[in-house]
Amino acid sequence: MPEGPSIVILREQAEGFAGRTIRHASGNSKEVDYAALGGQSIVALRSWGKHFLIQLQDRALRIHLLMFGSYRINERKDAQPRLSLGFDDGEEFNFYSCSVKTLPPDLDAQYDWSADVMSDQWNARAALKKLRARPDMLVCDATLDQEMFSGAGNIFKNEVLFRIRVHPLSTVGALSAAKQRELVEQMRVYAFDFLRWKKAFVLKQHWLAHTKRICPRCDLPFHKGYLGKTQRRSFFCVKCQKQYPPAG
DNA sequence: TGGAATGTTGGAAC
DNA sequence: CGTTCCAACATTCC
Repeated sequence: MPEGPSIVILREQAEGFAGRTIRHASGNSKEVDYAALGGQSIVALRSWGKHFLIQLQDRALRIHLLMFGSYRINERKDAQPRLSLGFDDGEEFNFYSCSVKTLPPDLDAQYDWSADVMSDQWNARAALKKLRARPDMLVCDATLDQEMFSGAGNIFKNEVLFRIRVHPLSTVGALSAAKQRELVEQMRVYAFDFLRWKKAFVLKQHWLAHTKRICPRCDLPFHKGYLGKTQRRSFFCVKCQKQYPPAG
């Protein structure tokens, strides 16, 4: 379900709840004081990377869908909701198998919006600076770092590294300044490609590397490995994606 | 059909 | 005390 663009879609689908008053809250999360939510209005619905944020009057709720989380608007799944918000006229907003945390209400004080690859406030220069501050980091880990590229996930990693022809085991500091810039730029470009394709239900069709077995550029087999500190699966072409510095 | 996956956290281990 | 590792969580798909 969730990389940043999917959370933007969630936020857009949930827009109608902004300004509404919660009449009843329930769920199986231990992190939520359900009784305290009733009567509070939704001040804003926001997102930061993979975080979906429900700002109320005296607190905010942070929903993270992790790998398997899901939600329904004015519908229910055949499962116990982690969080269920009920509104007038029988409308409801349900979340399943996700992580819910309660936060103080002032989200601007808690989030650096400029790190979110989906945000209007995205700051490529700041991301580049954070990237360059970590020269020993592998690019397969950097592309998943939520402080640098909030909202980027494993699909981003594989697709962007393939696009910019960089091997996942390259170190950040070994990339040229131009390659580092290209990496930051393409994370943002791919974010909106992902969003557009996801909305059109054609995201997978556009994968060039992620889950693929053959390189679409040279027809050689892709390599697959669980690389870096993150140990997430990487798909890459050793001919088309250069390793910096050269291995060996 | 068992295993793996668009992810993160918290606590143990070192 | 910092870091690193690993289990845990939980759903869907092949």
